[in-house]
Amino acid sequence: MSETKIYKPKQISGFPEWLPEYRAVELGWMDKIRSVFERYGFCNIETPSVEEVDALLAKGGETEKEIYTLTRLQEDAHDKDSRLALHFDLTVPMARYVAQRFNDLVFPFKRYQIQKSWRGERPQKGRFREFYQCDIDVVNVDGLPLHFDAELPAVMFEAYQALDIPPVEMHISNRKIIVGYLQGLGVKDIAFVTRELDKLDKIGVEKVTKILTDHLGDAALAEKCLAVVQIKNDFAAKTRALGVKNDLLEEGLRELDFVMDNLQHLPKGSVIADLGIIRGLDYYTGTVIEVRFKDKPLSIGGGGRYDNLAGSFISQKLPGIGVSIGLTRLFAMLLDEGYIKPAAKCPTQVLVVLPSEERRTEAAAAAQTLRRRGFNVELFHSDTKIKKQLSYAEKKGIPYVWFPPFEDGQPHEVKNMADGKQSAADPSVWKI
RNA sequence: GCGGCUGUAGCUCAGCGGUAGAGCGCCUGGUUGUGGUCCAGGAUGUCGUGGGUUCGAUCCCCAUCAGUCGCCCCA
Repeated sequence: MSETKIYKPKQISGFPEWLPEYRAVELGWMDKIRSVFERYGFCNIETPSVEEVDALLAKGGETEKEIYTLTRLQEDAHDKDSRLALHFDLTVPMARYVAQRFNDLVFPFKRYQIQKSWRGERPQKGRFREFYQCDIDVVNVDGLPLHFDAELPAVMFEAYQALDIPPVEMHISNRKIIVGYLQGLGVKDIAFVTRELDKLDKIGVEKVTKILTDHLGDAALAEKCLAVVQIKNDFAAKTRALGVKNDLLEEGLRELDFVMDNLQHLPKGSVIADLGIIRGLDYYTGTVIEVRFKDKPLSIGGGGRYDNLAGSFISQKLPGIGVSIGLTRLFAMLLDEGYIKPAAKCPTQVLVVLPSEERRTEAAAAAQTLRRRGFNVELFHSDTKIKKQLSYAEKKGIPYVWFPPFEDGQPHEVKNMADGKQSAADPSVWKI
């Protein structure tokens, strides 16, 4: 045997992977989320991991530096421009998909996508470079009823409720409110101001006040900016009381009011009008949503309305609204806190013991009989001590161990690992 | 991209200028066809990598890589 160089495996930061007993939980979550999405009539699509760089950048913005591009290890001359890149969210691929298949789709187009996205960030707690997102979006031609702005958060909320997680709360606002308000105040650099205001929950009132005062050179104006984003319930009256007159602002208030009205059926306290919700993505133009655990500022999901996301791909006006569950962040956070109880290490329900080499045929036949009857069954293939075979079942958490006859004329027996009881059983009729 | 901290067995970590240890896990045994507990025994490390100081470095210095927390940025 030649001496092989061992490559010591390293954990790659930001690219999470789980043990089987936790992956099983994650898979279960996806199934539940998916079934809620389908209950509201969303169809599924899957788009490639990669898009053309130009497509990803079509909306512009600062996302460029986070995009992973694709190159071959052995790059030849004409690959140099590396035109393919991993998508960093599912919204842009969907926009491209809709524009491209415009004639084949039925509108309003309601789709869900559960796929990974990639972002070349510095990984930190709750931030990954590869992660699952569960997106639902509705896209329509020309106009999209405001009712969807209430339905999508409701669907998303139901999906969270289907999971065994601590209660979440949805914070909802409308971009038109903050933008209209700032316009009404005569603030020029709205993008900068909204970005700073968005940090309120993370860095606190004082820091934001200081940043804005420095930037605007007007403490009173900074105060006014901060006043609106701290408004939560009874938002319309409180906002109007600030005395800013602006049409866009009024429209935003009316829309948010409508959305909140249509979410009344959700549990009290789970939906909060919160004018501090702004969201970083600049394509949002109306309703914006963010989901959090109570008392934790980190977002575990969000979304919003966009007037014309596909505009860079097609000369049709395609407004839409979409929300996304940050599955990996959500899962990793709860895993880290020890909240997630591991599932079984394998799906096996019955381990069929191999008594001896001579009995292999019978053991295999018993396993096959049980499988045909719908059980998840594995056969122990090595002719080793029963002690070892049982220990294997124990370690893997397999609930039943099947003993084919050790001698001619003996019955089959099955052992319940939980209580240790063992009794004769027939593989063609036995039930758990 | 910038700054702080960290890098020793599969995992969590201790240790010391004279080439390493614990707990957990793993393997074997406690006889003949039966797990989880207990008992006894055992294996395992280029002490992240490269260079330097030194008679000698895992321990000191430098560099580098990786991890981690924070900044920037952001779903």
